[in-house]
Amino acid sequence: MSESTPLPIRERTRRLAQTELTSVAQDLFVAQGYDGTTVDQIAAAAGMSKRTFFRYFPSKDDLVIGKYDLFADRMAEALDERPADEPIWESLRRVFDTTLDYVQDDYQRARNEAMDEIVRSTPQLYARYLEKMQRVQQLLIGRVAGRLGARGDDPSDPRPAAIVGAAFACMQAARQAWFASDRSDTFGDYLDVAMKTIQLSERPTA
Amino acid sequence: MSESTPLPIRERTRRLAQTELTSVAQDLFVAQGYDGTTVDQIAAAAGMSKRTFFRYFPSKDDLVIGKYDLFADRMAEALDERPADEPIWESLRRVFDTTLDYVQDDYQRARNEAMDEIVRSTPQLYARYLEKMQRVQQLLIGRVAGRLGARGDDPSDPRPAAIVGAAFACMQAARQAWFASDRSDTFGDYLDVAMKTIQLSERPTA
DNA sequence: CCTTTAGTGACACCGGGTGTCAAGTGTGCG
DNA sequence: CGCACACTTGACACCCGGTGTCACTAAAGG
Repeated sequence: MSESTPLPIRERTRRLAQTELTSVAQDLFVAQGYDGTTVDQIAAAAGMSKRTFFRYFPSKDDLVIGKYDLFADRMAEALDERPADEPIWESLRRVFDTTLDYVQDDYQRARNEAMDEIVRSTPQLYARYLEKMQRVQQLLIGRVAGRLGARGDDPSDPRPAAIVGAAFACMQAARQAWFASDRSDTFGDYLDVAMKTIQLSERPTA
Repeated sequence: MSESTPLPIRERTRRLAQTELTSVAQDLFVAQGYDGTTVDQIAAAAGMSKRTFFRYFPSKDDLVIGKYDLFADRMAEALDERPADEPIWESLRRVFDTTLDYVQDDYQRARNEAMDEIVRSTPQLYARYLEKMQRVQQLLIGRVAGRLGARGDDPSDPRPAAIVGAAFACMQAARQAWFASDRSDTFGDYLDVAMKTIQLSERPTA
């Protein structure tokens, strides 16, 4: 019983070290750019060796885009919580609201936007970001397939992937448009516009 | 006039060297995997040094995914050739037919499929593939925006990106489904199914 | 107090990628 | 013919991201 927190004790310091590294790295990235910053510099700035850095992050990339892994589970949960009889397109729109909370988080919003800018302007990171999003989609595709009826879980049915992919395309489009806008409208507004330009066909029922 | 081919002379040997490298590399990749094959091995197998390899390809990745650059221009041209009054969704569907010709190309089809498999199974390459596709989409988005009327070229209008992104999502979905299928239907059939599940809203005309 | 165990740093190493330089291979021109 | 020039190549050294190894330290636990 005395060992009610056998893992947290070590795990918590681990998290602290990770956030510390992330914080230090962000400053260096905005000052020197992503490619212009070496792992040695980040590690040194955090008072540790390169080798130790790689014990906290599997790669330099993961320090930046690792946080997107949380999205996957959060979105999957959010989708599960939608009523089963709700139109899929509407459910997906609501799932994206989960993202908005993250954007809304204000005391770190400037920092997050700076990191997003780095991801967008660094091809290598952007590529990995897209791949992560693709993985998130995979999680949702399975659930959407379940709602599509009997043929749903057939991997050779392209419809679930098409629907989820289209929804993410709308999110991506809204994201890009919102960044290019004067921010007088909310991201949610852009998301609505984007997703309203697309409709799902009446299900062939067959 | 006698110098009617001043650049081709060198450029042609360059192309030859590139295709030779690509061919050799493909064999090594299928035998040892992508990560298990070093640039030194590829270069040696083609009878050159590592340094020379990087004069023909900017990176190891580009040897594999470089060919996708051709897609961008081909698709853009294909879209330009569609009648201006054709529904955009239909135009995009026809543009994807351009891809089919490539798949149809038979005397190298097995080889191409093997490379596609490598791209799909190597996260690093898959990420770069997605990024390339994103760039292709950018080319098409501009053109689609032009067709959408006055607000079309406004970068803060998410609709063009949403439409193009959705179309590519369908292509991706069809691709994945077709690979998982028994190939009794054509890829075009899957593309039709995927794209028919999605409709564009009536333009708000505003 | 002593043993075990996790975390760490130092070091060597690998592979992708680049800069540099010197040697080779033409190609044109005097 | 021979020289000069541009271009290509190979060899070498180097940087950086990432990994395996090992010895050290410090805390947990008997």
